[in-house]
Amino acid sequence: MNSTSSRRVPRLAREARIDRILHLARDVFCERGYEDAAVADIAARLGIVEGTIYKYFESKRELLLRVLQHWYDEMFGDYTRDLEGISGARQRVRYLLWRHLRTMKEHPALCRLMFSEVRSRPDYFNSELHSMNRRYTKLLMGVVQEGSRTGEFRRGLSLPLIRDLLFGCMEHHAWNYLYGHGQLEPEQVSEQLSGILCEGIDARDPAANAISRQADRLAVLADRLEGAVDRNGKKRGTP
Amino acid sequence: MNSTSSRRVPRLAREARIDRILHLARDVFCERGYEDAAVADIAARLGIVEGTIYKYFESKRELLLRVLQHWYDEMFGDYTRDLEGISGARQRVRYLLWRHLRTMKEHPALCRLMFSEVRSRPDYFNSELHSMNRRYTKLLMGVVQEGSRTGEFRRGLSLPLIRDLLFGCMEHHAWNYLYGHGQLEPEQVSEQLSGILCEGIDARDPAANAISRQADRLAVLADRLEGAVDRNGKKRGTP
Amino acid sequence: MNSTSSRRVPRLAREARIDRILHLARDVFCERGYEDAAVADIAARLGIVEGTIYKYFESKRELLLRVLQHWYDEMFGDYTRDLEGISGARQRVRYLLWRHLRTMKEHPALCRLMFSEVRSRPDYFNSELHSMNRRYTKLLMGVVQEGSRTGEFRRGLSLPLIRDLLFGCMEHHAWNYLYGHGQLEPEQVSEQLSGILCEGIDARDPAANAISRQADRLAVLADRLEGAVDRNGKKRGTP
Amino acid sequence: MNSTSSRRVPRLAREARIDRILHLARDVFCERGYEDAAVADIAARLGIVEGTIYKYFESKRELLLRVLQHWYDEMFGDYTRDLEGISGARQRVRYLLWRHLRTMKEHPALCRLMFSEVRSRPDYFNSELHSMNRRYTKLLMGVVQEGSRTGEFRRGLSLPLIRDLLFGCMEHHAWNYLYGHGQLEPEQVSEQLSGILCEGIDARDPAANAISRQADRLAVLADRLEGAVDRNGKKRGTP
DNA sequence: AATGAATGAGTCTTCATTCAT
DNA sequence: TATGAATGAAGACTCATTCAT
Repeated sequence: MNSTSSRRVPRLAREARIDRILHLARDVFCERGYEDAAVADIAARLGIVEGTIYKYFESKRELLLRVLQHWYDEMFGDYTRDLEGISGARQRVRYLLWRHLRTMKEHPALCRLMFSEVRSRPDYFNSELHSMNRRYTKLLMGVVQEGSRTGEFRRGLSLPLIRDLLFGCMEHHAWNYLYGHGQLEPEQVSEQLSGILCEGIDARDPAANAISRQADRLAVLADRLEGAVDRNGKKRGTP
Repeated sequence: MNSTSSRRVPRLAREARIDRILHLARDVFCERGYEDAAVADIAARLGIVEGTIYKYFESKRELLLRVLQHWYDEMFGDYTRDLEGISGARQRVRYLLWRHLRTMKEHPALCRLMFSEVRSRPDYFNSELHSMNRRYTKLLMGVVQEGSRTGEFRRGLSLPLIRDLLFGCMEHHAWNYLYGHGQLEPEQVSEQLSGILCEGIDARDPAANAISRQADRLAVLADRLEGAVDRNGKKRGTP
Repeated sequence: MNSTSSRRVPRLAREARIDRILHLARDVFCERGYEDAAVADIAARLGIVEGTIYKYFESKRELLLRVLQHWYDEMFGDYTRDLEGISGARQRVRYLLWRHLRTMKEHPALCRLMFSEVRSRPDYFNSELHSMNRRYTKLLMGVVQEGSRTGEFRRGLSLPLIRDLLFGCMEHHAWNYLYGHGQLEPEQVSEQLSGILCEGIDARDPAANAISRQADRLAVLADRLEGAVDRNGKKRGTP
Repeated sequence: MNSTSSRRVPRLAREARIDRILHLARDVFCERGYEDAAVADIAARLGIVEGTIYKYFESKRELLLRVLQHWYDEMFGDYTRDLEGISGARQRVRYLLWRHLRTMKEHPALCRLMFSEVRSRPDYFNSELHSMNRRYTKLLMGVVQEGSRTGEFRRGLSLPLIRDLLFGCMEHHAWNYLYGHGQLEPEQVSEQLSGILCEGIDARDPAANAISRQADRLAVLADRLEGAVDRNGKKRGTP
């Protein structure tokens, strides 16, 4: 009993301490950036000594990576569940874009760390964070693929290219917000972007002239209906 | 004549010196990256002293920026002329994408400098390099706009979004080549990307688009009709 | 006992280290002057690395200031006690002058640091050293003030001016010793200076001086009385 | 003729150029201090090249010294003549003190250069500037000596000590004005200082005390008289 | 498990001064 | 006489990381 509890307690203490370090390290990294954040700063904020941090993390860089992993973990949660409530591949794509943009808007400092400090260093590839990122982007690719399978999107699409297109576009778009003084409007951008994307990859056969004629009939019909509805409303409302 | 030219020598010498510094600095930066390239390394390769470099460049960072400007200058040349030989907005877009991708393929180290060291630092905005980059991306936006004007592309497109989409996509796509061990195939990617883009923004298929738009109108009308019916029912039911 | 002391060791070690740095830094500064003393020199003499010094002192300049503070602390000790053994304000003044001159004679290098490197830099004002210096000069001003109170010195003296006079004179006098090749004789100078201070250089004997001053007052009073009489006469004459 | 003029013109040009350099160098030194003033700054302001300055001055330091010599030359002019118009050794002393204080008040930057950069460096002794300074302080010593000879001041005074006392006092007094934010009042200080110098601070003199008491009685009397006269005048004037 | 003292490598930048033209 | 290109030495400071206690 004694040995068991004495083994467990430190365990918990260890994880609690790691959590605490991750938490405050995140604050410091966000406030000052990676380079300008000294390990001593983080230790000071924790009320401990630099050496102690190295008991839990191999290096400053590992700490940064773990901080960002922690953040990814937090975010992932609801994605899958949320998607279940949305029908239609296009709507799902739009939702995922919107979520991504919103995240960048809410966590600019963490995104800056990700973009400037992590992603462009050679150790990023083969890192756990890279895997997480791949899982994350696969969510969206999965939706596109599913859309492709159900016939809502074309077949034979290059999923990686679409991933690059969407995430690249969002990142480029957010750049001015993250590093300059620009604004970021998740709703508008996700709408426009998914619009451009889908109108391009939409599977509806473009060559159907017969449909075109039907479209014309529908247009006429729509016009008449519109007129009818309008007149109807006015006459009843006037007297 | 002799005396005239001998007066000019220092002027030429100065610019020649600057050119030479830019040239070798570029090599060193590309080989070792910005941080790991010591100013002393560059000077040593030139066979001069560090101090001399500071006669021509304010700081190591200014040197980096100037190296990249120099590179931009080199690249710009033929774009406009080449475009004149290509007809059709879509072909022109595809060409510009291909050029951009090819440049990244040919100059990965310079691109890494641009992406990792320059673009995410606060001094980039309001730098000459930033202006050059804007001029560069405007080339492509101009082509799209022109296509929009001639009816080849839709009207009312968000040019900035399309810019972000194209350059963001290409950059994301090149990432694995620049920082990992991936390949980069300018021909394929430019083809696919312009395909996705155009099928999305391409105005040639009035039929499907028209149906789509009319369907949207009908949906709205249906909503209104439904509402009217409901209200009608309620009113009649009330008395 | 052992464990207790072993816990205290770091604390003692820290202060011992600081003391040791201050000690050797003082030597190096004195030998080579502030500018010519490299932090690396000091570290080398301590058998440690430059970085270690920066664990204890913010900057080279702070180190200099602390060295001089340390010196001030050493000096202050006996002043007050010694003064108690001396009766008479004039004798006390003479003693303090002598002490000051003797200190300059014994520590010319530290005085040079004080005069050349510290006192004329903007960060001196509002430094701890400045406060210490003020406390130090106040000792002498206190003696003069006390003499003024007991009637040994005049009333209404400008204490700051006397401070400037005494310390300024001693410093100027020591200049040639500190920066040239002159001699410095604390006994003679303190005697002469306190003499001039107390009695002035006027040829009239001191008693006559006092009378002279009173005569001046009387003259002023006479003027005022004269004026009063005149005004009195005019007013009466007007109507 | 030709040879003569060709010799003279450059001569004049040379001196004019030297004057111009001295003039602008003075400005730059005053604005930025010696260390922070780069030779390039001075050259730039002159519209010439650094190298040219070295055609006229051995070193930056010589330039500084020459600037200050130039200033001394300007100041010396009127002293002797002005003194002739003042009678009495004490008044002359007071005048010289006042002039010195006024000069410090008017040229704080040049004084700072003198005090901080020049006087405490080993090359100052044996410099021309040092000689000029000695000539300058001898003016005052001469006045004291003359006063001593005519019986206005005591005999057997230590002239160097009095020099140190007066200049040291003035310098110390001006310190807060030169390096801090204090004020400097030449009139008051010269008056007080010459007073203390001549009469000392000693109060011992029983006879004077008796007179002092009488003076106090007279003062009270004068006050009462003045008050009476004033009231008298007002009352008569009112109706 | 925590301390905290020590390490030690690494680099940009400045500027008075020289000298060939 | 002036240019202006080149020199070259010199040094404070930071901080991630280690290790004995």
